[in-house]
Formats: sequence, structure tokens, C-alpha cells
Amino acid sequence: MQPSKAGARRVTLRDIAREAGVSINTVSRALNGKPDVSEATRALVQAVAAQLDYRPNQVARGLRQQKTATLGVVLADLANPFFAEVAEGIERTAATEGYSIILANSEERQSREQQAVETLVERQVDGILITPTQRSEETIRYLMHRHVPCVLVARYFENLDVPAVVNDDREGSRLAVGHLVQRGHRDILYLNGPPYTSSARLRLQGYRDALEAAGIPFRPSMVINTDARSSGGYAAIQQALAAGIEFTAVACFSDYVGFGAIRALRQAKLRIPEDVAVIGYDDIDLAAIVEPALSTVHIAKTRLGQVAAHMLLGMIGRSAQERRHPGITVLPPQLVIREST
Amino acid sequence: MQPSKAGARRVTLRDIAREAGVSINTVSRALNGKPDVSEATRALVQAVAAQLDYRPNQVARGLRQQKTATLGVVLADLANPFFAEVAEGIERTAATEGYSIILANSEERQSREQQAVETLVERQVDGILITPTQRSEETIRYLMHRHVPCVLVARYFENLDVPAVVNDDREGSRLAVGHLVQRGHRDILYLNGPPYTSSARLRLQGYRDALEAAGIPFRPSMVINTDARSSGGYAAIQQALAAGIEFTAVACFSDYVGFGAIRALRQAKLRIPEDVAVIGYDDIDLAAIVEPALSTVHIAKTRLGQVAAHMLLGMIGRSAQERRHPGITVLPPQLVIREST
DNA sequence: TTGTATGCGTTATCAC
DNA sequence: GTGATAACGCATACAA
Repeated sequence: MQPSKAGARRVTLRDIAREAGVSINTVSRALNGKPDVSEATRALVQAVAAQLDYRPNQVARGLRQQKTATLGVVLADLANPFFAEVAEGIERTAATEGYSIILANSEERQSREQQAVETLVERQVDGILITPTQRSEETIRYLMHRHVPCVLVARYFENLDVPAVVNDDREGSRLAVGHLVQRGHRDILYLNGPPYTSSARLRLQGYRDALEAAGIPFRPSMVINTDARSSGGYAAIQQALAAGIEFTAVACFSDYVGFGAIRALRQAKLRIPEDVAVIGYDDIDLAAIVEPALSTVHIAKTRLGQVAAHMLLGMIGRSAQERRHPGITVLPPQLVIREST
Repeated sequence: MQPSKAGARRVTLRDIAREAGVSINTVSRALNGKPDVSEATRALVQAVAAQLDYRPNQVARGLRQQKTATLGVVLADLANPFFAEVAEGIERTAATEGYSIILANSEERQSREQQAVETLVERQVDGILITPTQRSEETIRYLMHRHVPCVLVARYFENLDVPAVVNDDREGSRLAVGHLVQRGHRDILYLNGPPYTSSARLRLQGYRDALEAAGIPFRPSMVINTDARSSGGYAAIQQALAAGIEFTAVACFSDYVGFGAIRALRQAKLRIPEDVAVIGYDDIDLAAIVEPALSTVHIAKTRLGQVAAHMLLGMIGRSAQERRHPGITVLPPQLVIREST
């Protein structure tokens, strides 16, 4: 018997059944380790299945069982190492638990996010992990309305009762700025991220907390909004320098912003950390590699993904009504002091 | 009528049919824009569908049509910005063409790669994009044997007739090293990547090409193998320094390796580029941001993904026999000179 | 123009 | 233990 000629139809349970001389569902139960099937026939069926190189059709199985063993993942920016690492964590635990992931990239755009979520629903994913754009709550409400298990990652909505796994952004930022204060800095610039994200708002709040704790008055002129890209950090520093703002340290929304800031600072012939200290946030792996190595706040990014995936899997396990909200899990950030402060 | 109570069953064609007072397949053709359905009933059906917030079940559709509109993507290292950007390109064109992607991460391990591919086959993906670990050809052969359309990305097998989209690694490396030569360097260290990958082998070859073109004898002692991580670049430089190898420039397998090299060089109080020039490969976005900005070879990573996805989609369009191999597409690299050379 | 019947590959519910 | 039979939701060949 020639296995799979050109354009060969895929082998199904029916083929095995015919070959083994048993019924189609005996094959099914034999292969799925169900009871009530003699060891003899089970062995026979398994042998035939192996010989024919049988692979179960998960699409058919998904239709029948109303369960696809698939998780939807929609990320705000796949090209950003932060999200890529989160994705890595998600993928790993999903794979370990026998789930596949369908990945979508919203590129921080509400329309793409909405589109992605609708596609995932149509594809009957068992649950969705999402780093929301936060430009609108619509998408999340839609998911809740359709009773699709959902966990927010890295960002969350204060006014929406949806499970989430986040880093303690406020605390992390407080740590970072507190560190600067401890080093004797009082004129600390803050390069903020997109204010529509919970992470940006909370990190800004942490900055204020740290100032307040040190008795340093908060000055709105010391915070500059950026787009969270390194070019944003670069532009912000140039802007601050041009405006004649005096500062000896700069705390950044992210490492990327920090890299841009460092670049602008250096071009202005300022030494780091002697003239100006710089601290980032996220601790992407390049932060440790760059010269000077960037002080920052470590987020366990892979872990974030893993924890979120486990939480979602837990929700999927139980039925709709007993599916109590697991609430918000907050992972502790960690200050990492390197060379830039 | 209350749309979706708690634990509501999903609305199907049958529900629309009942509500609209027509048959189930009239609904199907009305919704799918098929001909032979009066405009009146089509309008009615669409109205009812909208009112019930109907979403087609793509799993059922996939089973019926033997086509899932899904692409499998298996990446060697999701956390690596290079692959993340490739993934971004793939995802974007897939989404544009109405396809979803199931993402798997092989982490450069043969066992995970094999596992991933088998899962994708079971899930009936219409085709697979893969950056092979190249530790074994087994996986690819398996795919060919099963007649699953497949395109290799960024790496390829010289002895296997499989479509691929790659960067011209040999030419890119030749460009990079040629640039170093032109700057007057003759003692050029080469930090090699994992030799089992086609990209590493070809880039090493490009290094030799450039030396030969300049009449500089190749010395095996000038090439040091690394694991392609920045720590590898760091260690390689330390090793070279300790061994007393003399060099005025170092060409690297990747930007990551270059970053590590720069770090080691600086710790040894060597100035860049005055004492030692460094050039990378890939042009990940951080290369431009870092101080000194890294000279490198640009690969159109997103484009790589887009082209590969389009090629795969083209293969999926045609039937198995008329599906001639589209061959190997080679994208031109581009030398980017910044501050490190 | 519309409805009926069948099947995609699988699992589950029943008889035997 | 095992085997018919139905059903998951949809699309299609065919009948009306």
C-alpha cells in the first residue's frame, strides 16, 4: 500500500475503520483512550493508524466538541520587543497545555483591534488574550457581551470589571524615580507615554508619588509627552534642551524612550550619568547590552504572558456562571540599576 | 427579543432561517452574496442576521470547504526582534488577504519545530511559513510528503527543492566587509553565527569573498563562532583580546552580536570606531538608536514576511499539480553606514 | 427563486 | 465490547 500518492486525500477515521475491519467509532474510542474497548482491538487500531500515518482533524473535532483548543491573542505592537516577549510567554504555556494561538496585531489601532476580535470570535477561539489599545472600550464590551473568556495583558481598564494581568506600573515608576531622588536629583524630567494607556497614566502617577515622598514639588513643565518610540524620547530631550529646562535626570516611560533620550543627550555633549542620569522602564534585553547599560525597571514580560495564559485557561475550564472573575493580578516590578544612573 | 442571555447559544444559520421564515440555505446564499436569490429575501435575511448579530462559524465553514483561511507560522525565536518583524509582515498581509495565522515558536529546537508542524497539519492550515531550525530537514520533508504548501523564510536548504524567501546573505556580508576594507582595514575579525543555518554559512562566505577581492589572505583564526546572542559577541571579543589577536575591525553575524562586541571593546577601553570599527547585520531598529549608532546591513524584514506570505498564498490558490515551485526569491540587502565604522 | 438532502470528520448517545 | 445513528454549522448538488 502506497501511503499518500500525489494529491492524496487525507486519511480519516473511516479509512482506519475499513482497514482494521471495525466500526468508525470504535476507532475513535480506541484512539482517544476511552474505556470499553478491548486491548486487542485497541492495539490493532493503533497499529493501523500508525501505519496510515493518521492525524486527527482538529477542525472537525472542534466543530463537534464546541471547543477548538485555540487561544486568540491580539497584541498592540508585535514589532516591539516588549510585546514580542509577552507573546513568547503566552505561546509557551499555550503549547504546553495543548493549545494553539491565533495571533493578531492591532498596531495600536482601534479599527484593527475590533476587526481582529471579530475574526477570533468567528474562529471559535476558546478565549482571548489582549493588550488593549485603550482607545475605546467597545471591543472589550463586545467580548463580554458575547461571553468570550478574556484576559487583559499589560494594560487594564479601571472602570471595567475584566480580568487582567499587569505589572505594578505605579510602584515601578515610584521605584525608578525614588532611586533618582536618592542619588540626589531634584530636577527630574519625565518623558511620558501615550496617556490613553493605563500603564502611562500609572507610571506618571508613580513619578508624582516619588516626588511627593521626597517633598519635591511637582511641576507640569517637567513632564513631556511622547509616542513611546525612541524618536519620541529623542525629540522630547531636544525640546527640553531648546526650552532651557534645567534637569539633572530623566525618567522615561520605556527603555525605547530612554534610548532616544540618551542619543539626544549625547549629541548635546552631555555625559551620562555624570551630567544627566537616565532611567528607563521595561528592561528589554538590549537595555543591558547598550553602552552605557540602561538602568531601568524590570518587568517579567514572559511571565506576564504565562500568568495571563494560565488565568485564561482557568476561566475556560469552568462554565459561564461559575466563572467568577479572577480579578486583577499584579506582578511586582524590580529596580535594575546599571550604568546610566 | 433579548439578544444573548447568560450562557446564550450562538446564533446560527438555522436561527436566522426560522426567524426570517426561509430555508437554511437560502440564508447561506443570501449572506454569501450568491446569485439566484431575490433582492427582497436577501434584504430580509441580512436584516435578520444583523439584528441577531450573526457571525459565521469559521470552523464549520472550514470543515465543509476543506479550507480554513489559516496560515501556520513557525518562527525560530519570537523574542528576537528580527523574527518578530518578519512575523509582523506575515501577519499584515495575511490579515489583508483574509487569512489568520496560527503562530508557533520553535525556539531553535528541532523537537519543538516538529511538534509545531504536526499540530499545524492537524489544524488543517492551508499552508505553512517557517524559519527552519535547520538542525534537520526531517520537518520539511514531512510537509512535502503531506503536500502541505510551504515557504521557507530567511533560511533555506541548498539541497532541498522548497520555495523560500531570503535575504542575499552572501552579498550583504560582502558589502559589509568590503566597506571595512575600503576604510583601510586589513585585520578584520569575523564573529560567526550558528553554522547550521544557511544565513551564517553564507555570511561567512561573503566575508571570505570580500577578503579575496581585496587580496587579503583568509585566516581561520580570525573567525570566532558565536551563538548569535549578544553575550556571544561579548565573549568572542574577550576571547580574541585575551588571545592577543590583532584586529582593527570586526564584522558580525548580527546586530545583537555587534552590540555585545561593542560592549566588550569599550570595557577594554577601545574606542569605536577610532580603535576598532564594528559592523553588524540585520539592521534591527535599535541599531540606529544606540550610541554609537551601529553600521550594519539592512534587511527588509517586514517585506521578507510579506513576500513570503504572498508567495504562499499564490501556491494555495492553485491545485497540487499545477503548483509549480515558485523557487527562491532573494531580497537585496543594503549597506547602512552609521557611526561604528 | 427557493427548499431538500447530503456530507465534511469527528464525538456522543444510544442500542445490541 | 461494539456498532449504528445523529449532530456540530455550514455549503453544495440537485430537485421542485
